[in-house]
Amino acid sequence: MSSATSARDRLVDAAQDLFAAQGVGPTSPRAVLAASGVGQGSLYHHFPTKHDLAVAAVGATVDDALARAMRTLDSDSPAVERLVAYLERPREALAGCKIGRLTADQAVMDDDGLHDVVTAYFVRLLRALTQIFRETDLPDDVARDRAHAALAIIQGGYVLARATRDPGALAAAVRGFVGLLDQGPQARNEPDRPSQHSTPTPKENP
Amino acid sequence: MSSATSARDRLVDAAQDLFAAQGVGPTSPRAVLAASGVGQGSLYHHFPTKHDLAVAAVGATVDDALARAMRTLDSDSPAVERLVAYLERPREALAGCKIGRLTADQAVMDDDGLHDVVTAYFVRLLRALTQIFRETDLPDDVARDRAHAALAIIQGGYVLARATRDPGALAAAVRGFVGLLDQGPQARNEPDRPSQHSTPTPKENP
DNA sequence: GTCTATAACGAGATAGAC
DNA sequence: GTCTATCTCGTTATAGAC
Repeated sequence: MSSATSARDRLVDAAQDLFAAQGVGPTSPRAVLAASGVGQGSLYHHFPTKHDLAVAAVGATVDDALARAMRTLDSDSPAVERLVAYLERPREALAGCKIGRLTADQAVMDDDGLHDVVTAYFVRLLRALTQIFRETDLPDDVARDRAHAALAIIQGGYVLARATRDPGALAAAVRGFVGLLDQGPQARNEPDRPSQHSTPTPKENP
Repeated sequence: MSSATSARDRLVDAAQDLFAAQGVGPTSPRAVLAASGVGQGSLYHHFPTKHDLAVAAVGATVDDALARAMRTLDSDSPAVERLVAYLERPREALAGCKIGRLTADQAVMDDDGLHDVVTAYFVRLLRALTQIFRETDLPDDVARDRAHAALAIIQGGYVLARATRDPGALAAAVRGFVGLLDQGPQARNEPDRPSQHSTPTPKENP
């Protein structure tokens, strides 16, 4: 999906990049057009309105992100390891979550079709995380609360990183949360984990 | 500042409301004009550019929010109680954090003057939260990480609430986090705390 | 200081040729 | 299917009278 060939694919591809960089609202069809290199008419042939383009592009982004997240969350490691692996995945903190950021995008929140795509992303992640906490023998309601906390750490960490212009803020939030998990009833065995700010080589999404 | 009288104050007041509802980028000077009831020329007399208006309005919002937060964080209760009181403060989860949401607003991130105001808000909160964790005899770096985690819980909780259209998502994230704090070395004494989603009467900000 | 025009530009979308 | 040209409207901002 990165170097597509059809006009339609190039449009969706360009839209995904621009939406990730600036959000849906501030991205004009014209900008997508320019970035994709196709002509005016082609855009409106494939996507009669901006809404249609947005649903296609955000949908593709959600599918990608969800697939990657599930590879970590559904691995065959022990529950706690899967969880921590997910929390500590390298992320482009300063860019923000491509999907989480859309919750502040009024163009998205006001568009039911778009919002549903965003909702589905988080509902599926919460379900997977809740299941992981259940496997650690927590009652259902506690597992659900902790799943919310874990996902909030990631989304909030992105916000803090962007607010302070410090990519280490996301890493710090994750460390703070994982530290609390580790001190619990049955602690994980972990190699010594140096603290303090710094992020090595981030790459992707929640 | 709620029912101001001068044209300038009415403009700032209207801008704060609109920024909170839709963000800075999507809010036009014209909309502020209409909401405030003043004339075109008055706006541009007091605020030559949209940037000037935004700095004034966002600055006022940050000052308000910071003052309210500090009243909770600087009270004379024990450290952990202040922390939990802050985390559990009633919040309008579906509206999102008036300030945190701005980190997804490209108009804000691209404007250094505006961004600095947002940064200052989070830096001050992180400092206060770190101090609280220090008072619980944690090493400085751990205290700092937990402060990041605590603030991320709030900001991430807002994101989850908006994404799922469920105000209970923020409350759930807070419960999940506080539950981890409670299970720690020296647990808090607390009345029985029923779990499950539901938010009674929200009101304000982080 | 505050007002009513109005200029200059970009947004979203359409028309119609190829 | 893809293109260029064009329409309409809202945005940011300025001009200049009161």
